[in-house]
Amino acid sequence: MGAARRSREERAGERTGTRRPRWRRRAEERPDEILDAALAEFDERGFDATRVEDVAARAGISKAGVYLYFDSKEEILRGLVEREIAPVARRMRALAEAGGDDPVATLGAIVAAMMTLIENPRVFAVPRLVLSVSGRFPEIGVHYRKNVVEEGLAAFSALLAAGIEKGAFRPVDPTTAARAMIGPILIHAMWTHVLGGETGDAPPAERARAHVDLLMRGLRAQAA
Amino acid sequence: MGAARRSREERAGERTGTRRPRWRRRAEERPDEILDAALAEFDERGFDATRVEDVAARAGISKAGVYLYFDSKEEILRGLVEREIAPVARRMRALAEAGGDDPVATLGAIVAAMMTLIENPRVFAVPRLVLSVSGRFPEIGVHYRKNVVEEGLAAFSALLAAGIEKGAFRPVDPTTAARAMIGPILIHAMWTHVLGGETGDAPPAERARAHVDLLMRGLRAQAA
Amino acid sequence: MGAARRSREERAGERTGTRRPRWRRRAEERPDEILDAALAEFDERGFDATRVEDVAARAGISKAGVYLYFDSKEEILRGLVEREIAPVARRMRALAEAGGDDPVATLGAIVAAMMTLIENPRVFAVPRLVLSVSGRFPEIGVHYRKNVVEEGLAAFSALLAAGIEKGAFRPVDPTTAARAMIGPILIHAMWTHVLGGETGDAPPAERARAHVDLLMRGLRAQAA
Amino acid sequence: MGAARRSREERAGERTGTRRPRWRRRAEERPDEILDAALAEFDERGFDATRVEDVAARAGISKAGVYLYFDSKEEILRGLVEREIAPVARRMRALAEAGGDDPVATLGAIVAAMMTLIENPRVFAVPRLVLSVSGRFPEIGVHYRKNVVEEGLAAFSALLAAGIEKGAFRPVDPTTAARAMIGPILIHAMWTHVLGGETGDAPPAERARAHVDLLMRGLRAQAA
DNA sequence: AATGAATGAGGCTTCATTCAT
DNA sequence: TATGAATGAAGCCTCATTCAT
Repeated sequence: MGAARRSREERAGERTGTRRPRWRRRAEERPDEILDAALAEFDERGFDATRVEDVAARAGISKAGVYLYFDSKEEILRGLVEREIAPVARRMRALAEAGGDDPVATLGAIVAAMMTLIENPRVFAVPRLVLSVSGRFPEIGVHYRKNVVEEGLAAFSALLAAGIEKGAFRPVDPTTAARAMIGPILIHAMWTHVLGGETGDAPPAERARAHVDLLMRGLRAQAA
Repeated sequence: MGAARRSREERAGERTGTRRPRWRRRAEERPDEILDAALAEFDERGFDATRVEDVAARAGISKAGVYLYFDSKEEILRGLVEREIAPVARRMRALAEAGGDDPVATLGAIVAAMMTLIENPRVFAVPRLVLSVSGRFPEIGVHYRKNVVEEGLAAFSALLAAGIEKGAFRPVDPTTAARAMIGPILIHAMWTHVLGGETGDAPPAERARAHVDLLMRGLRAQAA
Repeated sequence: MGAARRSREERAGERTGTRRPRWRRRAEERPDEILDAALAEFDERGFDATRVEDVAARAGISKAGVYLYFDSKEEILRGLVEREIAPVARRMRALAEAGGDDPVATLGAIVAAMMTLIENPRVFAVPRLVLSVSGRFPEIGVHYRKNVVEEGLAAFSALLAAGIEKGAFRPVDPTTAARAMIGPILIHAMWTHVLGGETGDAPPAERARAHVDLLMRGLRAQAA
Repeated sequence: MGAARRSREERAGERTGTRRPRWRRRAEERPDEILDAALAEFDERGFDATRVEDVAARAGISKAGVYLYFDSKEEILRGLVEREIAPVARRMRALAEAGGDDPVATLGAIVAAMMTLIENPRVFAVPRLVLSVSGRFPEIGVHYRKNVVEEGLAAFSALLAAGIEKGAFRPVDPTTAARAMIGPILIHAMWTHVLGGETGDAPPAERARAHVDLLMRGLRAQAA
């Protein structure tokens, strides 16, 4: 029905040109606004300790307003995870095909990108949230694993396999290698975002270089 | 509560020869039993979603009984983290001195031990719990970081530094290397315990070997 | 959507020449449609448990639309009772004058008619509703009593009094007799409509005959 | 578990004699106190319009206290109906065996008793409540029908059948006759309690006499 | 030491009603 | 006239915590 409504409005939009009443526009944006607010609040306080009212306030609407778009607090959580996971999953799947000519460079670039990306608290908030609620909502954990973690591992594995085939890497177990690449990145993110570690650390780019450097030595067909 | 406990201890002093009813014996074990119950419940449902009553029931006492030993639900959490962290921290500090003659073998042994240990859900429950509550109780996160994570990293670093000095390892950044060693272990633990990943994986010993093997190639002074 | 429909209606207006948009026609019917919907919903769930939205949906309009015709949910109830009571009250008053030549036959016919009529759930819905809300809106109960019950009793009493005067009935207390006539009818209606009694019973006509037969024996001046 | 608890307390009671702590006594009475309060409130305002808080206040405990004994507002309703119906059902079943030597007198006595009894608002409150909630909780209606109405009709029928066999009554249809006896009683009760009819009526005893008198004339084998 | 009973505070959710369009 | 959006005001229920015994 949401779909039906939207399409009706879209047709109306085409007819009259551009003008659409303000509140109708809001209605379309509301769910996203609510999810934005929810992500921020859940990240700050955790799912349980966050009151629907907190989310509503942050989204700039009334408590009851939230229930115009979501059936329950739990649905907000599910909707949020869903929304946040989708693009990441897509990116992960894209990664698998990204294997350019130079596997070493590609892997390095990816690791560096991830390290920088995950530095962003907003980005790390989702895995953090998923981790914290997966005990009570196991499907959420599974959903994340299937769509993000497994896809990510698969992408790395593919990249590694390609590199191995090209003779750029030694014939290592791709899964082991993938975990070796990603693990330290996550560790550092948790260190920073979760455990309050002061970043007396080197900047991400540099850390990435050191990390990749170390790994590559173990991976490359020809030890330097 | 403090008072109550003290009087128990005083009377315990009279132990020799005097009556000591059975339930008084229990009282000494109670706090630990409660913490055991709390760990299990917190791990299953998370701190917020666990009711004091759940903990009490699992500990085999009444809801009110819990308050004879802990002032609040939050105190249970703190007590639990405290209790669980202490021995781990001690072990971590011991690790730092463990550097035997063969750094390569030592490191490998440690990694294998960790990988096996963390397979145990009871062991992983604590970091999982800390992670999930650190948002609301930052000191807990900090406490864990300082006593476990930093100590652990320090131990690894020391081991690595020793190895480098002995010429067993290339002169890599110890912190980077330490993260490279530990990260994948945690990743796999989360995969298993948190995200419901089926362990179609190799057994920990084997995984540890592959992991260490890969890493060592990057670390050793002389590529095999 | 309002826009879309209006244009359709305007076109309809063009059809007949004079501009009386179709929706104005509808507007005249709306209150009745709403009351119809309300009666059905109130009967199913009761007044309190029925949401204005339920009524609106059943009437085929929006929630807000209801408020164009009624000031509040309570007004719907009052309007409904008013509307439903009026014709019944009229009929009851007409009854009082109906006393034909044969009081026995008249009374019998009336009882049979009531028994059949009240079989209709739609008909029984009103007294059922009145009963259920009279606790909170006593005036509604009083209104019903004065306009339906008392009028009905009066009509019966008049009929009986006429019969007595004509020597057709023994000189019984008219009120007692009236209650004796009506009571069993209502009992059976409740049995059927309210308490979910399966109608393994005889059909209304037959039941009416047995009922009247029994009563008449007690009423007639000359026992058969 | 309630049973277990009670028996433990009973045993304790036997041991020490009579003294039982006040609050423990209360705990046993609480459910009944709550149901009493609920009956009064439900009768005044109706089930939906009554807040759990109203019931709690009337029972002299806190809102939360109610939930120590009942799982939900709905459970209070069910518990109430259950409790109120049981003794009535028992009495109804007893009635069936009550047929003494003089069926005429017995029936008359019973009708008179019912008429007086139902005068009591507390007594009428239950059928009134059942009627008002049966739309939303059909099982409650059915429960009442099976245990009270059907049993009552059966009892009357048995009495009538016995009277017929003894030659005291004409061979009428027992169900019809039973309805003829009970219907007017209920009608009057509703008139009084529900519709706010002023009791300008004769006192119940007198009304009963008139009612029975009328009916008996229709029932007796020998018309006077 | 131990617990059954009790409650205040608070969170989630619903709904009659209003408003802008 | 008509409605989608929005909300204030409850109401139900839960739970950490206290108390009397």
